[in-house]
Amino acid sequence: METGQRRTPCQSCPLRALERFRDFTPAELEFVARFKIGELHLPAGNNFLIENAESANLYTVLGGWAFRYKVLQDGRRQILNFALSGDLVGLQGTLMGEMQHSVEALTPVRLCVFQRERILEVYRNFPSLAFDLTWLAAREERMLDENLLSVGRRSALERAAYLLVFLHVRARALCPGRLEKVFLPISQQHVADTLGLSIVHTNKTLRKLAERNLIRWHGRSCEVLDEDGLRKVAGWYDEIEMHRPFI
Amino acid sequence: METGQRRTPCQSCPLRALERFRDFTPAELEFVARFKIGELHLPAGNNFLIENAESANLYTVLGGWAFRYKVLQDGRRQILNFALSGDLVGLQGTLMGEMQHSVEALTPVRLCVFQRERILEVYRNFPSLAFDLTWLAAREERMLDENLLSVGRRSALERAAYLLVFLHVRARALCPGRLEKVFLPISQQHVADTLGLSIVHTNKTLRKLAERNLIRWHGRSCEVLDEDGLRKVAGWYDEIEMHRPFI
DNA sequence: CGCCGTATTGACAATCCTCAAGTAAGGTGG
DNA sequence: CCACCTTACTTGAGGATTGTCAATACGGCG
Repeated sequence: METGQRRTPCQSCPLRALERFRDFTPAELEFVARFKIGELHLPAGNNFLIENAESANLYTVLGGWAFRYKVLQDGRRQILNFALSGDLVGLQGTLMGEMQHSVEALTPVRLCVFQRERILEVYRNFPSLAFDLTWLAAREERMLDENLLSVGRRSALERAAYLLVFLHVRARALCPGRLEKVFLPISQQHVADTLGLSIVHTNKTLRKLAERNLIRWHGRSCEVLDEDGLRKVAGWYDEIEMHRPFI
Repeated sequence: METGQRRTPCQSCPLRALERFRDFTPAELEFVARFKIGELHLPAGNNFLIENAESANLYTVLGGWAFRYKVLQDGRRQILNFALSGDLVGLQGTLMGEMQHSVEALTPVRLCVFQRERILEVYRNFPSLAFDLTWLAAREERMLDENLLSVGRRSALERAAYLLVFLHVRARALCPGRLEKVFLPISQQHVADTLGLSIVHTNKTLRKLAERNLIRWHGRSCEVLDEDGLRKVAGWYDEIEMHRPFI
């Protein structure tokens, strides 16, 4: 685990360049730059937030992938959602004191670290950023709603297709320049734990998608060959996503 | 549908009397009283927020039960969560323009109506209330996390027991005075759609709980006879809930 | 009384899980 | 360079869970 001083000044934040993210005013930018107390570079597999622990900090993913999950006593694991660049992680713990889920780095990950104690300053001094915090929480809720619909009511095949489109859309939005293939850095075990399926049945389901030439699997990563085909299987209906905020 | 002028002044809000809710400062109270533009009394079954519609307003449940849900094209329905007194409904639509789920009154319901356009005033003028909005969003997320864990990884019996304890705890918290029985105003169809099970299998599962004298079913409502027994079946671990905010 | 919504039950089928064994790719030490 | 790990993906067989279909019971209500 490598912790360190600020590496990426907010003023030249690479995320800001992406069309997807909203612009900051100079004052907002300056505030956020002071709000950020450091940067954390972690290897894949690191659990940087742990259930039942007081969460010391709030993080924004600056690069890499992570996932939120919960486990039952006997080890059954449910992945709740994934966090990609620009996503906020640890807000629940920041607001309510104790984490009720864990977060693990899926790939090597770079995190902006914000101090928990200073969250109130955001509300007192920057209403627009406070609004963005609520917006991000509402967006997370929306993703969870959709995921719950999947796990509760979609068939295994629909579920798998839906998840892959979902992740593919989110991943593509972060690398707008290159039109080359996007690989999703997940194993079949991650898919299983996200969809609430066993690893064996997940494998057989993904196999069907591969046989239809919709995806291809390469060890710990998934290549999406035909997003539209997956959408059909998933019953995906598009939604417009506007410029999103981030902190 | 009965819509009307203000019936319950915020100053004498019945929820405020409950130990569970945090106190407002006089200034906050006055602001909220002006922020509330009316009150809506709706019969059971009324869908007062609808997926894909622009949501005109933001609501707080003042009395009664409602539930959030989504449906797939072919009619499969997933209930996402329930809303009881003090719960905020419609925030997603308020912040992001369009609802991506519907909300239906489960019992006759009384709603405080807040004007969507004025949400920014909260952020500009009352940081403490803005914080509460984020807090409520994070709380909803937390409940969804737990529900997703249930649907994804718990067995039918565990799931059912968990849901009933969850609802019983929430319902009991709202009527602290009376120690009499609390009835959950749901049908087995609601349970099925919450747990992602078929109605038949739900019935058989609930039957098992009834045979163990943990619950009793009365038409459209469920009586919890033995909460501790249910907790054991569910694998429930307690969490501390502090004084919660509400708007 | 008959109608309707809800709960209940049995029989059978589909989905999904577990167990078990195998393959393929990559890394490591000799 | 090869033997030998480890990790992850595959596949088949059999069993448990859950779904579908169909019929019945029961109570409230016009």
